[in-house]
This record gives sequence, C-alpha cells and structure tokens, in this order.
Amino acid sequence: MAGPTPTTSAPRTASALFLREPEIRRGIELLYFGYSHLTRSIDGELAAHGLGRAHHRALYFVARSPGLSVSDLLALLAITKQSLGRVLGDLTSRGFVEIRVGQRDRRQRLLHLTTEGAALEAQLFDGLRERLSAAYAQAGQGAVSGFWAVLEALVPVAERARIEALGSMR
Amino acid sequence: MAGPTPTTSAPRTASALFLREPEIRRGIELLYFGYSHLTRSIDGELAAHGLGRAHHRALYFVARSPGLSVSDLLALLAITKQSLGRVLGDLTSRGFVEIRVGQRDRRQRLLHLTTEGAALEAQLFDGLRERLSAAYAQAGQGAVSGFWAVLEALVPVAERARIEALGSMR
DNA sequence: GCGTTGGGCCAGCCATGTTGACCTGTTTTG
DNA sequence: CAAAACAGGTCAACATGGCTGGCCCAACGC
Repeated sequence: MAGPTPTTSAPRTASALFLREPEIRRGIELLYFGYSHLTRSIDGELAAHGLGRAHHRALYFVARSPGLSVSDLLALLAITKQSLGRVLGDLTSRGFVEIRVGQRDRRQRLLHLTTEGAALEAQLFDGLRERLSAAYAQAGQGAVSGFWAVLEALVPVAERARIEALGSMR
Repeated sequence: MAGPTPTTSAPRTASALFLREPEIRRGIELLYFGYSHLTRSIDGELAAHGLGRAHHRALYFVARSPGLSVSDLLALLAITKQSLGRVLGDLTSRGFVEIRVGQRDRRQRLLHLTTEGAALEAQLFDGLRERLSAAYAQAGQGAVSGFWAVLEALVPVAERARIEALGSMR
C-alpha cells in the first residue's frame, strides 16, 4: 500500500484520508511529546544513581531478555560497540549488570542483572508503568490496540521479529 | 493480536487489565522503536544540509506556527535558552529561518521560515509523511484515533493546551 | 591451520544538552 | 516617571552519548 497516490481523481478508499497533512502533523507531534514526557519522567531517578537514559535502555533490555549477548543488545539499541561499551562498563562497575561467558560459545558475553540491577530496573519500570497505565486507562482499551498497531507499523518489517522475540530469549 | 483480555472472568473494570506488565512493556518497546525509526528516517536528508535532529525540531515548529516567539519555541522544545540559541543561530545563518521584531512587543523576536526554509521543511515532512501515512494505512483508520488517544494521555494536562494551539498561533 | 566472529579498547571528534552569570533593550506597574 | 519585570542574547565551562577508525585477542568452524 505504499503508494496511495496523492492523485486527484482518487477513489476515496479512506487511504486518501491518511494522507491529509493535519493527521500526519498530529501524529508527529503527539509521538514527539508523548515519547518525551514518558522518557523524561524517570530522569530524576536515573540521575540519583549517576545514570542516564542510555544506561536505562541497556538495563531495560537486559531485564527483558536475561542472558542476551552483547551483539543482541547492539542490534536492539542500534548504536556502536564503542557507545555500548561505555554504558555497559558503567553498569557493571556499579554492580547492576553481570557478564557471564557463554557456554555454547565461549566468545559470547551474556548479560544478566544483579539483584541490585533488577531492583533498580523494577523501580524505574514502576515509574513508567504508572504513567503508561494511566494513559491506557484514560484512552480506553480499544485505543491501546490502535496505539500498538500504528507503532508496530512504523517499525521496518525486518526489525519486527527482534521485538517479538524480546520476551522469549533466554 | 491486540490483546483483548486474556483474563478469564475478571470484573472488567478494565483498569486491572492495563496494569499487567506485558501490556506495559509492549507499549514501552513499541514507543521506543517506533519513535526511533521514524526520527532516524530523515537523518540522512538533514545531514545533507549540515543539520541535526535538534535543528529539525525547531524548523518543524516554526513551520507549524509561523511567527511564534523564541519563548514559545523554548516552551515547546523544553530545552534551555543556550541550546536553542545555537540551533537558531545555525538556522538563521544558513538562511532557513528569519527573525522579525515583534510589533506589539518589540522585545519579542518572531520566527518565520524563509522560502528555502519552507522548502526544506516540506521535503523533510514528506519523508515523515510517507512513513507515517503508510503506518496509518497499515494499522487501519480505527487504530489512528487510539494511537492519538494514548499519546495525548501521556502528555501532562498542563501541556496539552500548547499542543492544541499549534496549528493556530500565527 | 586459517579465516571469521564476538568482543574489548584506544584516541579523538561531534551534536546537543546543561548551569550560572551577566548584559541589553522594552514593557509594565506602583 | 522610576523601578521592576520580562524577552532575549551571550560567555565560559562542562556532561552525555553518539560517532569513526584502527588494532587486538580469544574462540569457533572448516
């Protein structure tokens, strides 16, 4: 459906609606503001531990998929080895993340949260849950599936599998 | 799909549903990946003009609300005067943004796009529109209002007015 | 045994955010 | 009208979190 042609005579298959500028601008703006407010909401807690958002993203995915490898995490975060190295170094030196050598493949470093790491992640997650569940409740149940559907459609098909697999790596 | 109640017989105040961890994690992850992919999609075009994402955000809001003041823009972006100053300096020196002294209040600097600025913004907007309208089409019309509703609910009430006003400043 | 892979690390750079202080005009207000 | 409040600009210094390119080691697979 990529090309719902902005042509005039178009059959108004509703797809025409989706091309109208106001709807696009509204999406861009809400996505920006919604994302900003949610992420900003935990900056304080992070700073209290001397961490930033980059640390949280890593912490989050390690919590989500315990035992994932460094390259798994690199693919999720879409940053360079260097950048991740710094973040991961901070997290391990502060005792939040533990690195174990892979059993099948001893080149791999598998990432796990320590008890303290799990506690921190849970605390940060609580902050996000509070805000997001309030938003879900306010928007209504039907809205949530729409919210997911649009966002998922924004992710290139090639990437979606990685997201689906998140819960079930181990 | 859409996770309609995996619950068995629960009194569906629905609110209980929204508190379940999987739904929250899915929201966090899709919001992160969706936002990331959309914003990354125009990095190339921006870089071709020597600009970054910060420049785009300013350019976007000036396009959206022509004639807005520096402090209006500061409030939208939620950054400091310093940071905005640099970005705005780049945009004006490259001829994308024009600064006019306010008529009612001569302390104000009102921001407008130049012809080149408008052309650039339109080009960048096209990139975003392409992706977002494809996502809207793929998710379906009903999904879009849910997408908006959840995101809007993520924005603190005090901020919502600012967003609603976007189209109609001038 | 050799090429590939997973990972670490160095040095250096860039973009974008921050603070705090201070200055200039302009508007508002007592 | 004088003083205070406001809009905006600017300086210096610093933090975060990206990036490149290169080089290295250990382990795996053929």
